[in-house]
Amino acid sequence: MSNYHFNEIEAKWQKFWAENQTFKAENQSDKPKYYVLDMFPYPSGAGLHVGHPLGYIASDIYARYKRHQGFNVLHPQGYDSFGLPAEQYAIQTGQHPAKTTKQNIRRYREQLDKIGFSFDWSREVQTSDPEYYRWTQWIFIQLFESWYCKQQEKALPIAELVLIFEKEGNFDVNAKCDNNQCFFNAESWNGFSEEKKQKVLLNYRLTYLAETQVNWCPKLGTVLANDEIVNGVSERGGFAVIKKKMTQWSMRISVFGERLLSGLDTLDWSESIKETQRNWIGKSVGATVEFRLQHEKEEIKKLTIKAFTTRPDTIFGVTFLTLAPEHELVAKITTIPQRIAVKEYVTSSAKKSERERMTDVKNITGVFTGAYAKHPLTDELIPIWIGDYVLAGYGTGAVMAVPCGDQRDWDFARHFDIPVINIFKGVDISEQAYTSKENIVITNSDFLNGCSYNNATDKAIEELKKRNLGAKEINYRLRDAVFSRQRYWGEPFPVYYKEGLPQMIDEKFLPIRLPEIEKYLPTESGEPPLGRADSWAWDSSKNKIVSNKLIDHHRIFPLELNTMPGWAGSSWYMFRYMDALNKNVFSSKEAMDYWKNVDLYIGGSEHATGHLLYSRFWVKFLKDRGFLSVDEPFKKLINQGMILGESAFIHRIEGINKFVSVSKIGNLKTQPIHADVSFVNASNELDTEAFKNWRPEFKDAEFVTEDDGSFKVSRDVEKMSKSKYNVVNPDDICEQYGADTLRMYEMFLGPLEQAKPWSTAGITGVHSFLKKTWRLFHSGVEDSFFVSDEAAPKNSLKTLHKTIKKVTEDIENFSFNTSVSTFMIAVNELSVQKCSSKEVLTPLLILLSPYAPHISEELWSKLGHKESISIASFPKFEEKYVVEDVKMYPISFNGKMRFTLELPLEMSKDEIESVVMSHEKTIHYLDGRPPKKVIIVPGKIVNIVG
RNA sequence: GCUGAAGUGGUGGAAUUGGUAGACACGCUGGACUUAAAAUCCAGUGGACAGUAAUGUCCGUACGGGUUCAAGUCCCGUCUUCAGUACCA
Repeated sequence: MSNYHFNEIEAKWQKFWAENQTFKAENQSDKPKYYVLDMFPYPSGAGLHVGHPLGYIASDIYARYKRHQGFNVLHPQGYDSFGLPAEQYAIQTGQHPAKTTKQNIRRYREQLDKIGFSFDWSREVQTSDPEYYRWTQWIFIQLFESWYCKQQEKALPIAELVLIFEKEGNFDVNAKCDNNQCFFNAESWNGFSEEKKQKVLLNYRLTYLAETQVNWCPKLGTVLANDEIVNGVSERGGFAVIKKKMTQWSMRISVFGERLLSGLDTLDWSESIKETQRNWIGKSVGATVEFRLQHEKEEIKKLTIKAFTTRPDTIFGVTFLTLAPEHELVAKITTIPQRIAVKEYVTSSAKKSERERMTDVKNITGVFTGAYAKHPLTDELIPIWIGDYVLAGYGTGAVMAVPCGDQRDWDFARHFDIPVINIFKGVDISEQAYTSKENIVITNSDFLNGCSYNNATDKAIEELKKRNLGAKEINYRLRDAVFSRQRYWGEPFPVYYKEGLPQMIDEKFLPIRLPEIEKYLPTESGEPPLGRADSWAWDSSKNKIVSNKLIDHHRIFPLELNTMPGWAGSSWYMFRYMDALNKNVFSSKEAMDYWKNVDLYIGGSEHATGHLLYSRFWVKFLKDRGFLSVDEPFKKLINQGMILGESAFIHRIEGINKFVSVSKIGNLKTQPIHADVSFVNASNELDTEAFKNWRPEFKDAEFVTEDDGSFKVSRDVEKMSKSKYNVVNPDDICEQYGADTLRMYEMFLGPLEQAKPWSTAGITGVHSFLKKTWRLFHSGVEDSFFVSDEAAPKNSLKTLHKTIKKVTEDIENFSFNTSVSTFMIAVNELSVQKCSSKEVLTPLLILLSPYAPHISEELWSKLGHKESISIASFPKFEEKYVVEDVKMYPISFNGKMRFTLELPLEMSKDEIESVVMSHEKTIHYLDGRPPKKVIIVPGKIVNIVG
């Protein structure tokens, strides 16, 4: 007796794989390499639900497939273990995040192991492990020690920049750096104090400390990067975010804007993710225009307001300027009568949260500064306004307003009665602005009259350049990323402060470990949690961390109190896997030269502008500095769709502890309450006893049932989450049906990239397929293992090769759902054919093993193999077994007679010809005359035009 | 508002470059086995009409047009849904 005992089989083989290190990848091999990576999980306290493994199953199928094909496959896994939830939990319970993180990781590992992934766990990484984050800190130091040279389009060591400064000052340095730079020659550089030099260099470094407008989230007590804010609220928790000026570490990602943009063209990613990144980078080509100020004070007359525009062709349509309320010149230029109004406006817009600003979009607000600027080409005076439709963070924070050509300028002008000049010939702008660039003829514009958009743009820029009041400019939306977090559970910066200036700790003293603290909250004086650490100062003579009571500012200095953001550790982990145990470098050159970059990366699309952009940035930087040899981290990207939960709702009559089954609700006033989905079966019937025992308040609940006595709930699709009681644990599925069923069912659910609700309804179909497969290898009478050595009948070989072809194509296209169907068809056909031939069953088993590794491995060993099935080579499709019968359809009698011949793809040219010839007679018979012309479309359809 | 993706039975979803729409699975119906249930196996299952029946005819891929011998697939227009994004000058 030998039934399919999946639990035993799976436990047995998981143990075997672990003991034999079956999936350990070697860093040296004659085989070609292939690197399959999943986005590593954050180990949350809730554990895995059935949605998490979806991508891992897909990548595992692909990894196993590639191993069968003879590739040396790197398929590692690890944990992104720094993050907010562990810290929030620590605040509530006082438990050290390291402790809860460790527990969560153990639980994740147990759950992952049960699904039978072919991960190489010998390379596991954890971003919160000091042996890992020492290298995150090391990369930070390298960024600090680098600047970006525009000429070479490359990051270079800052020491080289210092040499240039010492020799010739900064006049000829073409660096990407902060805008408000002053120039100096070698002499003045050499005369600068050390402090001044460091301040100047901060403007060039790729990570720098600066006072900037940041997104401050008071509820989380930390600043956030732009990608961590969704719809004006924090991504985590959904709390309000306001703009605030703070001194923070920033990453000069903006200097890589162009390369991050052009690099996208080389990547095999979905168009939508590429488009999202393009929008995020937001390149726009235009010009800067400078407006001199007209003012009673001489010193202000010397100043200019710079505005960025994409429409230099409309320069003669400018009737006012608008500055962002935060613009630095606002206070200087405002005239005395306007002061109160301006001040009020500036403070009120500073108080607005991002959210309020966004909902206020339609309200036109602004105030006149009282000041005027001179038009650069006509010298006419134009009023300067401030308005919060102008963003401080984009362009120069100033807009040259052209009401006739921009809807927002038009609205603003109309609202405040500012004159409008129409510079478009034959266009009516009385109702709205004319924003198109196509087919326009410029008028009312002096030397631009009669020009098209292109012409006018070129001419206008030329003229501005001549007057030294403007130039062509490319502007990016991409901002430098704020890198400090006022949090505990993150990488400490390897930084201490000497006279207020940041100093790097020498890399040989890394890692700088997180200090112990008692409470995970900001200090009473508002410092980040690290301010609570008693020993958090750097003794520069002993090169170690000492008590901060000793700080003397001569040799014992305060350490940085902020920590790094979540994306620091995840921006480079794909390279650590290549050489995870290396103690000397973040990853050895040999390992990185061998594995290069990730061939296939699978993960959710929610990281489109965060992780996926930041890691591209770090890789480009590390490449520039010669630390690695590739330009992009992830060659191919697949975004698996989210698996949603099917929440169950039980309806309570308002005010009383009585529940109504769905069809009995009628006009009753009821309130839907989430019921745990584990109490509900596939036909939406609630286990009322289980529900009563769920919580004390339901103990005495009464139920109004259906006529048949059952109690039904309603269903709704929502995101899977603990709070919605719709979480399905993969462990339960493994227990009941086995990991192989879970794996195949998750794939069968639908296309990989599509979001879909989890429903256990169809799982029996997949499960019984596996049982059928098992039976195929067992004789009917005694039900014992049996395969024959006899040659396979032709029809079974045909079934096999059809399956090989389809499954191979499906894996290559990531259409895993259809290949499950293909397997089902194959097993049904072979059952009908009563095929027991080894010749067919062995290749079928190999074919199946990426999807259902445990059952395949068990049957494989029963066939007498000692080695794991994973080393068997993937069966190859053989054409000769799939030649189908040729079918022929008369299509229509429409003056001419046409026939369609269906021919198998695999037929050779000779065969096709013979088929066509053999069908000529039929054509002759129906048509009454021989065919005149034969059109052959190879492998597909043959049109015979008579 | 803009950008992107998509609309196919009762349900999830198949359908290479246009070529027998609805594969496969769930569900449902009927049958076999069983004292019975579960499990398992077998058959049927888009709709309408005709026929005792085998079968045949017509209609069907959001809606309206178009191209083609042939359209779920290509083109134009409309509607709907989902996702992303949001004053970007």
